[in-house]
Amino acid sequence: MSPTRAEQAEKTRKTVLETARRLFTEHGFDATSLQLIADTMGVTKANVYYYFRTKIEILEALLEGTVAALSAMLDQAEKIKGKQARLEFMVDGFVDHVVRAHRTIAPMNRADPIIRRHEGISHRLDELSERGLHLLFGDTPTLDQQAAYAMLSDLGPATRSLSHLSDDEMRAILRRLCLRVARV
Amino acid sequence: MSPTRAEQAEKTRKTVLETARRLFTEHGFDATSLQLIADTMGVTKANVYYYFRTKIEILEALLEGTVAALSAMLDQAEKIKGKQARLEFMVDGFVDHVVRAHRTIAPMNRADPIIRRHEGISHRLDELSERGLHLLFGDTPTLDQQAAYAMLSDLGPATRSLSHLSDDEMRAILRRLCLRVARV
DNA sequence: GTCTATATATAGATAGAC
DNA sequence: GTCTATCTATATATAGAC
Repeated sequence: MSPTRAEQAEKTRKTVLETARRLFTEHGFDATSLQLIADTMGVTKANVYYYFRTKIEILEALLEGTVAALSAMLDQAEKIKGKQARLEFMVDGFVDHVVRAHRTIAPMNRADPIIRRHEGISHRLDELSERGLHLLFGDTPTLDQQAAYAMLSDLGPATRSLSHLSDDEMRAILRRLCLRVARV
Repeated sequence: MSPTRAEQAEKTRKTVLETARRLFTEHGFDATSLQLIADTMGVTKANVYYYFRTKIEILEALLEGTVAALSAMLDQAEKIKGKQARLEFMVDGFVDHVVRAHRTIAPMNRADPIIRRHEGISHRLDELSERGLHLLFGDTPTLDQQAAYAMLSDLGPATRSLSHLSDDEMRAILRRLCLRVARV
């Protein structure tokens, strides 16, 4: 049974996203050409353009997924009423996100110029941040709490230093680190 | 008195570095063309090439300065024998670095692909990290200490969240945050 | 030391055949 | 749905005049 056209389309589209995700994270957005993406997955540039009209559309599609996942995590957190329980749940969420991101490699580095340059994406990430901050520290968080939250939600630096560990070891260490940061 | 050729050379060279520093941090290395650097400082591309043979040589020159400054800070720290005093000195050093970097804008983001791609620079930054880690936590730091150190030495995320504050306010908040992180 | 002009490569993106 | 061929813009970098 050869795949229908629709099936084939879905498959190729997915492959573009997976390949781009890997390459964007490895080389950065700007340094990743469509030629490289196409070559890596064994098709032509024109084929990639059949699925995404611009390069940035690929990035947007990828970030959509990331934002949705974190947003869902915050939805769950909102249902938890205990202060300490909610903190621990959110810490687990952030840790889990970064551990996954580090292996499967998701592009969501707030420091990346391409992200800062992109108004739409920047805006959505800021909203997400705001929401998480209030969920964790209430309506009027102190400056110390704001700084702590920024660290919690961007564990990239710490994660890089632990890249030789297993996922579980990484999680345990990051968790302790986060709880210390949040004790404010 | 018109400047001598040597004076003029020094001045132009400096301007290239300053301009590039600003633009690299704002747009990222890859997204900053030599044309943009030249236009911004009001000279031609060819003139910039007279001082730096490649674009990456400009980045190297900039990072040289950053590494030297942090290295000097660690030299000072080494002379301090008290554990707590040394910790506080180093925290002040990191905080000061990132506060300055945030205003005058120094390009030293370990997460930036261009930095990871560049073997020479990566190596020097790793050495610096190693040295600081041992200075702070002794010869055999635990994994928790390693993760804490990574956070201390990359305060970018927290700094971005405080960008609306004055330097002094920023310093005070980051300092408290760091001391909490280091209490391990 | 700075300029104009140019070489060369590669980027993002499109047209049209199969 | 995927390809070949091509357009257009811009990148890094160099040659040679002033």
